[in-house]
Amino acid sequence: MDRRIEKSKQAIMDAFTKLMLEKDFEKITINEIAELANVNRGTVYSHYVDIFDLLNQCIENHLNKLFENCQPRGNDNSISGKDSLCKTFKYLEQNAFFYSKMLMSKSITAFRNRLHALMVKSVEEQLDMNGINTDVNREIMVQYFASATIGVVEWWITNSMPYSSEYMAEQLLSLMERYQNVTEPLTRR
Amino acid sequence: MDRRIEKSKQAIMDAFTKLMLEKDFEKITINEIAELANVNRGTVYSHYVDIFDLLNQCIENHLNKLFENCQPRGNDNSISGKDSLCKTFKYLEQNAFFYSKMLMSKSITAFRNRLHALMVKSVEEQLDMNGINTDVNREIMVQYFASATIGVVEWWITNSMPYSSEYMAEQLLSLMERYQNVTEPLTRR
DNA sequence: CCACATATGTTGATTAATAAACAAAATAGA
DNA sequence: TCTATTTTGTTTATTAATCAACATATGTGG
Repeated sequence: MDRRIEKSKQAIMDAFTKLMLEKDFEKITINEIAELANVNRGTVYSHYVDIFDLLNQCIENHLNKLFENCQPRGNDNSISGKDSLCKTFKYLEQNAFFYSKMLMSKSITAFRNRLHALMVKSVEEQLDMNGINTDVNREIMVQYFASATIGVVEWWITNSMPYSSEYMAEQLLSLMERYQNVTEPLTRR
Repeated sequence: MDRRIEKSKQAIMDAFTKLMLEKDFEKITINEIAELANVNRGTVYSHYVDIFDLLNQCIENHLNKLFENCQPRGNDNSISGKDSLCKTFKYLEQNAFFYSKMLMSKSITAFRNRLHALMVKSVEEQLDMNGINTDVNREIMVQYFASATIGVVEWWITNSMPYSSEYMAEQLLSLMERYQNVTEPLTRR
């Protein structure tokens, strides 16, 4: 692919993310973004239809990074569910500024929605019903686990991460193991 | 000016400077530069005729920054010769890696030559002969001061800056004041 | 409410950057 | 020394980015 496209999109995304961290989304203008990205305004429009498209792609990029980051590395299963979960919380910790902004913003519902959707999908893929009391509806259980996990993460982030990432990983794993089924709720297959 | 040109040239210069710091000049290839700058090889050739041209423009940029940095700020003469000189040594300190590479390189004579030429020009502009014993040839005196100053700076840089920048500024100023004429040898008018 | 500024989205002509291919020169490496 | 590989410098067609100029929309302060 033409490297100009990658460079321009990267510059625009970086500028947008930077602005997101220092002011409210509603106050951000395309002009500002183009200026900070050192790119012609028209270039922004050639890659994104409008600022909402930009926001959505920004969310998508960050969430992709989040879920990629949670994949147990290597095919040899060398990294356990615990380590994987620990890495996830560490990643969240490092990007806490961004995620808390996203979670606390009143105008941005797209982030929460997308996060929830991805979490549901992930849990759906991971949830093993073997040995589970069969009078529990799987669909409902998926929603249950997804919301539970997001709730913990959201609380942790928006409350300035009162516990260490290791401790959080332990606690969440312990909660999940009570059902002995979902060991890597944040990972995809 | 078209911002694409500025961006490309900057990326190429940055890549080149970076490579200069980690390997010998003779080992640096245009391919490497283009790759590190994330720019097409042809783009390098559209701005620089060859790697020597690139080197010369690199030297020119750095020396311009050096001499710019030494200008007494503001029209109100708020910064004295001493402060100005002190700033100069601080700047050299911060960029010591680059300057020592340039001064120690056996293959690069262009840097020393250019530095010397700029220094001579600067001293020529600054040297006030009033009160100087008139049997001293001004031309020779310029050469004398220029070489003296460069010698001190070169020794300081190549010997890993054994004294603080403040101390060096004091010492050099003290040496210059013995002639009570050259107070800002590194500045241009 | 109105004037004025700023932001949005679109257009068209122009230019710089790109990829790909090439021959020639330089540089290992065996 | 001969061979293979890399680097150099140039060319060509293509494409993305640029600037400038629009009309329209959205605020904002007086």
